[in-house]
Amino acid sequence: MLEYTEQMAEPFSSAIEVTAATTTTTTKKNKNKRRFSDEQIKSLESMFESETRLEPRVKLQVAKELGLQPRQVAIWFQNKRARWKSKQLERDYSILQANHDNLAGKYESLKKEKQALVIQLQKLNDLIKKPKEEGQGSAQVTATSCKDGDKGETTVKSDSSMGISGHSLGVLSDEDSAIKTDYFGLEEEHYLVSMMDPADDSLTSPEDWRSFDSDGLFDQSNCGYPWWDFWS
DNA sequence: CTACCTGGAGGATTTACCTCA
DNA sequence: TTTGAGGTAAATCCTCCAGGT
Repeated sequence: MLEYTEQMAEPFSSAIEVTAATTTTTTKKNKNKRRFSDEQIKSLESMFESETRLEPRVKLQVAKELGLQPRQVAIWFQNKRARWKSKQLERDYSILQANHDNLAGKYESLKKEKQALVIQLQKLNDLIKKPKEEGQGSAQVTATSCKDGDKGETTVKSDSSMGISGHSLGVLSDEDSAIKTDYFGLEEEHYLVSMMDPADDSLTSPEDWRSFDSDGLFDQSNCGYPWWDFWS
């Protein structure tokens, strides 16, 4: 920012002279262009802070008070609005850039965290599977009925000997309980395994997740999927 | 020092568009 | 509906000045 010096002010005793020089001819239109005084700028700045546009009546009054032409005041406000706007854009850009960098950092750390959890999950799955394979042998027959998204009670059919016993009443027989335990044991395993699969590819590229509102990112209310399924 | 060059700041102009009487 | 005046934003011009070489 340039400072208005006495040296600059010296050749022109008043802004009115400047104006007169700038408006009389076209060839010399900018010959005597000089900056406004500190006082004039200060006054214009404070007016701009309270109101970015001037009513014609106020403009005339301000021009009179500052010894400027109303046209000069109007032009000063025009330039001020334009240049303020462009600086504001720069500020907004900086803020967005900082937010983006921050979000990208969070994304990367969550990605790593998820990766570590997946590995841990795989190890746990292996631990769960081993004892089953060793101890149960052919007991996995019922596992074939466990399809994606199926719920236990609707897929476990009772055989003819059971009739409409416990199922329709919502009461579990001992056999049912056994089946259910087995079933849910398997379902849990299935569930755990399913967590390994990417449920949604919509957020796998920065282009996609960048469009997301970061505030909603950690909202766990979208039930049904574990939150880490969004981060593959 | 002095001269020259260059980039930024800021006052002013031009142009296109909008609103309103 | 048309028209002219007045206002604005955006782009640009033009001058001045500080700082580097």
